[in-house]
Formats: sequence, C-alpha cells, structure tokens
Amino acid sequence: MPELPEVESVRRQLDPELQGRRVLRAWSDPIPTMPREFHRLELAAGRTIESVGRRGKFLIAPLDGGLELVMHLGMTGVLRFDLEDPHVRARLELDDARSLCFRDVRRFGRMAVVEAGIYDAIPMLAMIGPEPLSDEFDPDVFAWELQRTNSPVKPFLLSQRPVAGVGNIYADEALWLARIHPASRKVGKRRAFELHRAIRETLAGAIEREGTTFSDYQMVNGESGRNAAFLVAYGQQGKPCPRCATPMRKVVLGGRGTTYCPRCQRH
DNA sequence: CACGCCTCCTGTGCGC
DNA sequence: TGCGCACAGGAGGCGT
Repeated sequence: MPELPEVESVRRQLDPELQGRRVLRAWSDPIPTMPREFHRLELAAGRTIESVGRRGKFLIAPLDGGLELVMHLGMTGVLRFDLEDPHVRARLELDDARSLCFRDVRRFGRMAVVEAGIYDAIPMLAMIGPEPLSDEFDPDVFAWELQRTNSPVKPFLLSQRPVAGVGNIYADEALWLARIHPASRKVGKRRAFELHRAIRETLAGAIEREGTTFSDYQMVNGESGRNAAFLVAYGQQGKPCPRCATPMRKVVLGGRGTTYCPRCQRH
C-alpha cells in the first residue's frame, strides 16, 4: 500500500515522537512460514532510537550501539501509538509509557534490527535505486537504465531499481504525466527526462498532501492522506483523460492493475 | 542473467 | 442471503 509519499508522511510524524526514546521491550507475533518477518526485533530492547529516516519505502531508525531498526509497511502496514487491534503484529514498549504498534492486516510488512548498513537480511534495501527527490537521481543515468533494460517501463519502475519508492499508484500517475505507455520497452532519452521530472513532480505533490488513502493507509496520528482526490490515472478507468477526454483504460501488466490513457500515452 | 508467473496473507466487493 | 472469484498500496521465489 504505502509508497514513498505515504512512508515519508509517516516518517515525518514518527521522527519527533521517537527521537531519544529508549525501547524497553520488543514483542512480535512470529509466523512460522515467514520466520524473518520480524528479523531479530528483540535486539531493539534496551536501545535508544536516535532518529527516523527513510530509504525508498523503508523506514530506517538508527539505534545506539551501531544497530538499525528497519521497517517496511508492505501493503497494509500502519504505525500507531497504543493501538488496541487484533491485527497488531509487533509492539515496541517505550520509556515514555507508550507502545509503538505495528498493525498489518495482510502481514506483508516487516521489521528488522540489523547492524547499521548491513542489509544481508534485507536484500531489497541493499540494491535499491537512488532517492527520487535527491541529487542522486540523475536524469542521464535514469535514461541510460531505461535504454539498457528490455522490460516494460512500468514493471521496471516497480522493481525499485532505477529509482526508489515508486509503487503502483505513482507509477501510473508519473507515466500519464510523461505521456508514456506503461508497457513501452523503448523509452528514448527525451521521454526518459520527462519521466524523471514526472516522477519527482508526482511524488512531491503527494508528499505535500500527505499521501493517498483508499482504506488502510493512515499516518501515526490516525489521519488519512489527501492525495486520492488528485489522482489522474490510478483508479480512474472509464473516466475521461484530463488531457484528451478519451476514456482511461485499465489492463493488467506484470500482474498489477494498470490504468492509462490509450490515446495520449504512446509506446 | 532476466523475465513472467505464483505465492505469501487477509479482507472486501462484486456477480451469479 | 450465500458462495466463489477477482482484486488490493509490495516483493520474494521459482521455473523457463
């Protein structure tokens, strides 16, 4: 569920709350079929949280003693304080008498404690692409990556490899903005530059509106994001394209629902 | 090595 | 009303 704007919105609320807090105890609901879901979470006990950062869709909180608490919200993950809910899968008891609760209906989310910067247990985090809103996200490198790959552009974006943090919603949004067909395998340099800009614009706008809420996503204070009303592609199938009024079309691409304008998004 | 499909899990909404 | 199926913001594993 949560993509970069949602995770960043959570981070902005979580950081001031967790800075300097010591973890008294860590509890997680272990799932035998997914033994690494809460990888070594118990190591958080006794540690002090220094801050809450973000890398792509991962939240990364440095702990004292050279450790890091890494969190991924998956599809339905929510972080709230003192939440009583049957879907709470993990809980960090803090020294201010509050508990940080991880609610995750579908159990796709993860929490882990690792040595700082050692991401063997989280391979995705080790190989993730550049942060889209930083200078590391270079238009020329991005264009080169798009030229080099043979996979359709949308699944390539979702792989997190050319850029971090883009998921199903914002991939559709950015591709619409850049007028690129989601299944296109040939994205030239000019269009790659437009897509680069579109990704930044789309994500920055969504962050301003604190993310997109349909059902599960909420921030640490329980509030929803306000971006849903601003979507132009994702979930808009059947509605007229805002540019050319052609009905937006929905297809399945790489196993994911994909909405685009059949007229103004070309290969 | 790269791609596409299946799977993980739970809930919801739809058509019949 | 009930059942079955498709689908949902993500990503890892497997076979080709």
